[in-house]
Amino acid sequence: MTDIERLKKELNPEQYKTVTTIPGPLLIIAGAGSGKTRTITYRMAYMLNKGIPQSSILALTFTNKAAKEMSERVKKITGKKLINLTVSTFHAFGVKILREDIECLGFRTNFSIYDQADKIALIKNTARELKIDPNTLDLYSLASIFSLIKTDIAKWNSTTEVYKNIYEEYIEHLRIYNAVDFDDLITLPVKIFNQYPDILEKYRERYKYIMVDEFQDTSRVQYDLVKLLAEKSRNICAVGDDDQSIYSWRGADYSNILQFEKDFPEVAEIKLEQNYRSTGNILEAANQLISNNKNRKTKELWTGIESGNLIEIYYPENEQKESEFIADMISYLKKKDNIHYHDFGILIRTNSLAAAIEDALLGAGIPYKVSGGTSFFQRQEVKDIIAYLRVMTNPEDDVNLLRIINTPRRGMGKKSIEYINSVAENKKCSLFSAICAICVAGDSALGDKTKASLQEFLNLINFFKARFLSGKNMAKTLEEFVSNIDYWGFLVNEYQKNEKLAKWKYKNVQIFTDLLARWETDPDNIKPDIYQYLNRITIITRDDIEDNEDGKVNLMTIHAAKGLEFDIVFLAGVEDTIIPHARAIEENETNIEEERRLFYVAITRAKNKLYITACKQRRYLKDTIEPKPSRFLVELPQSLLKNCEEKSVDDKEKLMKMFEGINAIFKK
DNA sequence: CGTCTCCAGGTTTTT
DNA sequence: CCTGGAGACG
Repeated sequence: MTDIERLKKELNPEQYKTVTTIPGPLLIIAGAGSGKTRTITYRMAYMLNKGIPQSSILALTFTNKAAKEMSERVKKITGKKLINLTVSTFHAFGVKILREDIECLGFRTNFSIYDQADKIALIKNTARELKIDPNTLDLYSLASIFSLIKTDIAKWNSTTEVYKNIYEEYIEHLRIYNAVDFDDLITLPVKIFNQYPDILEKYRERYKYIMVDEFQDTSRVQYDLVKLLAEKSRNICAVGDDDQSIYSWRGADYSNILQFEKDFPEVAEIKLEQNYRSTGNILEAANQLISNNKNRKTKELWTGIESGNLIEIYYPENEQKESEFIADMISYLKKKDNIHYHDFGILIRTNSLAAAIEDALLGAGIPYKVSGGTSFFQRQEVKDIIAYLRVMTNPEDDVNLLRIINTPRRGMGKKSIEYINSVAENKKCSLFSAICAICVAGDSALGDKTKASLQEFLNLINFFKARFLSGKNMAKTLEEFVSNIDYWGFLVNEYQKNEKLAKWKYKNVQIFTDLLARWETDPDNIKPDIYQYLNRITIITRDDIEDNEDGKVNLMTIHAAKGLEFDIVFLAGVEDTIIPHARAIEENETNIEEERRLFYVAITRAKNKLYITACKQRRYLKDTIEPKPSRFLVELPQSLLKNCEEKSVDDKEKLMKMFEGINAIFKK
């Protein structure tokens, strides 16, 4: 059978067309469960088989997980080694460009990347320097204003204007610290491309075929980046679904789809509307729900799969009962239908809902994994260690230096730090240089003890710096380093009343070391160095490091579940104020459509069975609230729902369990 | 001057 | 519930 024949057999006509439409711009509107990933991986394989070199292909995805999955699938289909194929997230791609070409903007290639926490810390320090009391500022919203400004989504207005000087100072600090924030990972490459046509040309020559997945979630700047690259070759394939746009709060703008049609008028458009994932009932409910959104490209998903089960809705007393219900139901279904743990997905709107559910799963002895939440690399203990590495690789990095200057405690209090700061300001140099200067000059403003302590700190950094930069045995070096600073002793001391916590934190540090070891010995890793590693880990989330551990129930936010599917899905906390989220609506009434899309994404993750729970009572911070069931429940076709009283379920379940017990006895 | 202890306040989603 | 800041001790 020829390749073409095989493709025709394995794909539906639209998918086939998608795979084989190679030169020129292509827009694919791919509904939930329409075999999107499969189709685009086939498309890449098809390109490779046609003789397009790996190095000419750039595939941009939304998460590292998706990137990994995509390249693995392509590898499997083609059976080729994929050394030169670029499949990455926008941010990782941005890092790649900056590592190569950031110098033209006045940064050095050993730049640090600041995540949200670093960014907030920097804004705070900046405000302090400007003699503005950080306590009077909402740093969190300031951070988001800065993002909007930087990515050109918003302009300064009468309310935000007052922060302009902090913003400008913030930008200046980044430059001085040789650091970039997440937004820079996209905006700086665009800046380079606009200012240096020869560099742009280089990338255009390199990446002649571009694919963008989750196109509805690209931001304006991300689109600009892609457009700049693709304008000449015009071989660009964008795949998206406006109904699944759930990241507008992060600058995603699904009107990019319209813009794309304008910028590439010769575009071919294909709609993938057959759903291969969900039962008829689930799909119908999803279709019905999303039809309430006014702002969408019309599209009707259909499925050949039978109607299947009704969607079951439960109203537990409180979040504890809810969690127990989920745990019990999982145990029950696992036994009854022999469903694997990894075929269950528990989806939640906010991370805070995870705690109660984790408790119940733990109590029931159900193995689970949580994705999302604070990334492993954002945990303080891990960040501490990373901060040391950052300072060693980039001494200008004041934010990270401040993080470690007194961690573990070495007698550097507020006063000493203030003094170092003043020296740095006078000399117009980094804190690190200021410390060097103080030590060399034998500065008398500080006590001998403090000075000795600073000197020791410098020695420590310099000693290990050389070893890390050599790029050899980094994990081993790190292990030594951690024991050298006696981080364990530090933790024990910090958490005297909670030894368990200290142990857990230390464990994370060890895991971090192990990860480094694994990374540096990975044969696929051509040239491992500490810079690369540091860049990598700031733009990675926790799921990316956990291998696909099978045999575990998946607990995650709806956002994190995008692109995934589960046999059985539990949707917990389906209450007004949670989904739709009170804050989202508060912010802007029109956000309701995005909340609805979020709910839509959640529903369409389910293949066979969907359980929805809405608590009658819920603890929120200190008090107990009585939420109403989500308004979205009313939008679902009532004929597809089965409203279940929690009590009767409990009883039913107990009965079932009893039956099983009896059966088991008989079988013996 | 640094560290420890206690108390108030705060969380939507994430690269 | 956990973090971070302000005030008391050593």
